[in-house]
Amino acid sequence: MKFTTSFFPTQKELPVDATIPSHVLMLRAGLIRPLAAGVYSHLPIGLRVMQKVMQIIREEMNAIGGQEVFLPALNPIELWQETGRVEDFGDIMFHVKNRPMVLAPTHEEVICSIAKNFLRSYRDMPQIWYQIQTKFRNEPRPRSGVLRGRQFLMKDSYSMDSSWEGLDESYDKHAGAYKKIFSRCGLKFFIVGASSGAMGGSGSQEFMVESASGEDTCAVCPKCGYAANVEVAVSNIPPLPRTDGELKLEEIHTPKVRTIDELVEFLNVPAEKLAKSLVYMQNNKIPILVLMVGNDQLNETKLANALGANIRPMHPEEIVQFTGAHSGSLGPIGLKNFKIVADKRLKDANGLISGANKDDYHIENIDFARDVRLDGYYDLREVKENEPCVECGEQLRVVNAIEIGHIFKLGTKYAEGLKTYFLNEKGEEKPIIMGSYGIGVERIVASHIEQNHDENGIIWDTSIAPFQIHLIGLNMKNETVREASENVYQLLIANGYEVIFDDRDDVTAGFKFKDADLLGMPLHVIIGEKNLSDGNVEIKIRRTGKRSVVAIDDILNKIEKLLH
RNA sequence: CGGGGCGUGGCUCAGUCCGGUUAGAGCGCACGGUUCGGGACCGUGAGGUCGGCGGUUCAAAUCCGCCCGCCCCGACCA
Repeated sequence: MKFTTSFFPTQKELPVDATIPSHVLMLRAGLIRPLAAGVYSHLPIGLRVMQKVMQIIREEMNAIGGQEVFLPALNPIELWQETGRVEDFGDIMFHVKNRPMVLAPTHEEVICSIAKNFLRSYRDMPQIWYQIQTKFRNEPRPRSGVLRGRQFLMKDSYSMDSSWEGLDESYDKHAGAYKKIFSRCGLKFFIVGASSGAMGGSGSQEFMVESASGEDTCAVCPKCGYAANVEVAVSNIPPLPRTDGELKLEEIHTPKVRTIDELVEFLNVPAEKLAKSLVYMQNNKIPILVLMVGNDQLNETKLANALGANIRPMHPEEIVQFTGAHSGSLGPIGLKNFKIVADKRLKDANGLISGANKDDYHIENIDFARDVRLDGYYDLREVKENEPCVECGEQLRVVNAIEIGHIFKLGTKYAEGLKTYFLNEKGEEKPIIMGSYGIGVERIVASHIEQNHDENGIIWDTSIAPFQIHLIGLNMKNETVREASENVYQLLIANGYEVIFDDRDDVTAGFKFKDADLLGMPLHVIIGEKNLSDGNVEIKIRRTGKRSVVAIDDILNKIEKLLH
């Protein structure tokens, strides 16, 4: 496609509203335009990338027997009331004002409504149906460009099986397909076990791309491949040892000492001698004391999962009301009406110091086995960088990551809610066993840019590049250059290449080079007067910056080699 | 929803504190000319209800109130 007759709105100035690389580059390279918070238009180049990604997805989904469907985004709210997910989604779901309808944030309900009428027998299964469609979610805070939008393109597939073994098989097929899809899209990714959360079901895994711009945090082992979301990750950090001697509880005066670091300094003891106290409210009514070792960080998701409840940090007024002291002087000794839980590292430890529930006082020689009435030890701490891997002992890395895919074994939750039954071999009525498997299409594009860019712009992998070749005619007012460029353009497209041709005659060479680097096609073919006078053109590899001068007659050979 | 920031030509911003010619700059755009291998230059020109509504005032981009929108941090995130 030619620049002069196309819509390729690049911009050199930094967009003020974008902060992360992929967002900045998608705007500058003219892939997207914002319309409202979390809502983007996809312009020609951006759409081409999305289409490349979708094509890869389709090929791999079809390869595991998936069948593409196209489902309504507009759903009767009644359908969602049947599964109780109107409440589950709450404000996340968009509601239509002048009809009892909602905009679908996902499509389990619609799939079931179809399946219940047509999958009546075990002989009708297994089935895999997938869609690549816009989903709507009223995110409280859209952010990071296309990474968290209110309207986004998602590949969702749904497996329907008549047995649990069948579900395992469908799930494994998807896991395999996902690895191929993300690899083909040129992404470096890893897979983590995840909790199935409100989707319910028996198992789930997330496909993650490491990125400073990611919203998730994962612990990954560089040696054995252990990887887990910090919401579930564990490390091999040892529990606290018991020390000899039976020392009595003693109150110590600690004026104005509130933080663990201040205590370490004031008492001149290691942080591992301190039991940090955090206070939460469970379901808004039960006060919870959480004890952690020294400066171990509490992971609130782990706490919520351990308690099986909603939790929130206690407000300062509540802390005083329930404990009689302020944050910084709290501890397990003498605390009444609290549910007390502790991190596993504290199990049966002794010789510890914690707050006295009296401002400016702490208590020493606390023995968890002797002095503390505990409601349980749980894994509550967040894994930190460089802690030993549970699998192999290697130092763990803790990284931010973008979730690009998530696969769930749903089981029978939706089928039961929507009365989606079939008859098994014995003629018994059973709920269909489902799985659901999502991929964020925009997230693949943004992740790819996050992983593949430099200070000049995007560096596309050939597999999803909007064009393979960026052809530059340097001085298009020079008749020789114009003619040669046009000929090369025709030659390349005649040979099946996707070419973007900068045929503008009103910008300078430097301007074109900058645009080419920004747009990031894998190969740049540069046609200028000097090389042309020797019958040559220049080919630049965007990723390496490496240039070579080749004879015009040899272009096709050279390009073929460089692209594969 | 809490905290912070911002809203002035297509883009990036100045001007707002301390009200007062005809609201500016750079980039982009149009026309003419010179350039032509790393975001060229000269000249001419078009383009703005200063986010919206209301108020104060002789006078509002500027002060006050309400509202809307966008970005960032947090909460939230099947």
